[in-house]
Amino acid sequence: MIKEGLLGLIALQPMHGYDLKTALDRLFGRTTPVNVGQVYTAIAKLERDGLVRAERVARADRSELKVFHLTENGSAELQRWFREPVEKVALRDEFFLKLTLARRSGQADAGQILRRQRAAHIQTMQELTILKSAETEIEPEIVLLIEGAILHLEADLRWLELLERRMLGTQ
Amino acid sequence: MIKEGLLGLIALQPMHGYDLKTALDRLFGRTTPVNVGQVYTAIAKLERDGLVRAERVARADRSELKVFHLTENGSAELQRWFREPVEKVALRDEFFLKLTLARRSGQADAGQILRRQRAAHIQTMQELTILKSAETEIEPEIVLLIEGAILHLEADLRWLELLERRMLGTQ
DNA sequence: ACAGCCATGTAACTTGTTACATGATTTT
DNA sequence: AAAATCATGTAACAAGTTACATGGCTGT
Repeated sequence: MIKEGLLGLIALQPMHGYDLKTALDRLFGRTTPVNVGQVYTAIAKLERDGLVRAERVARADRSELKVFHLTENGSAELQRWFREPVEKVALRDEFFLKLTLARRSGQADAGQILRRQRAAHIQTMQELTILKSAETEIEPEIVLLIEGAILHLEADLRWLELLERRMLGTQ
Repeated sequence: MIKEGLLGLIALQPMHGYDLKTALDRLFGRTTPVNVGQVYTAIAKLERDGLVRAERVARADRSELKVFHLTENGSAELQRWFREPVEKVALRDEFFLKLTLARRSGQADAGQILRRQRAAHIQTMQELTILKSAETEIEPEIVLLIEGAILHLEADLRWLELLERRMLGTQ
């Protein structure tokens, strides 16, 4: 995901590594900043794969910046990424695994695990709601990101209810 | 997640690597089987960290099995995993990134990206619904896993509507 | 005889994480 | 003078993917 983000940012405008890091963080509302190192390693891979090319640009003081721009292949790869939908349905859920194993092993109280998960979700939702109204801190677009997270948490809460009724109800 | 699953399975009963692989696959309904190799490397790490211990067990034919059982530390680690809720809110969504970059760069039609994602989700939901009714293929518990995935997809569809109205509506 | 499962791994690679190193410039 | 930011990285590690290697046993 980082690599594609970098490609997209470079498509907006050629940039150097540090710029890319801050731009990417801004895109995500600076709530979960990327490690700088990861940006440099990701760009290195993009360069290795011929998707971006570096240009050394001199600055006023005689230092240099490595400014990256897209190659043809990079542009094509970005287009491919834009075209294909995001795939995220893995039928391998950690909470389901935890609940099932707790129930079968009897090593932990499945009901308690479920209630703790619900409490954690509710708290996260409250934190997100607070973050959402901190309008001075975040750009307006980030509100949409937060609302997405809230919608997903709500869905997970509904699922927890289902699990409670159908997995723990008839015990 | 694999490591914790293995710990939990070993807590049910000491098992060897191949057994663990098939048991883990059964837990997830054999829809997304784990690669065997990953199971062996994961167990190797659990053993290295002193969470499981191997015991060589002779079989009828003079071959041997490596049967793993939990150590004290392994049991404690499993308890810790049972206790702590699953954390999964990263405010870094790939679709949001894609849509934002498409819109800003003008290199792709954001509306089309959104419609494609919606279509993909709807198709996945249909596939999941079919899978859910294939009762001979799957264990009843797996239905819950599938319904969870459907709930999450529904939430994502609602979010897509939000994005359409609020990010693309006023263009 | 051959396919397929049982059983245990190794190798190469991708993505992501945290922490550290180094030096210049800018702000407080 | 010290702290923060700009700028470019390296190292070590974790988790997961796909593919391959090797050998025995089992069912058709």
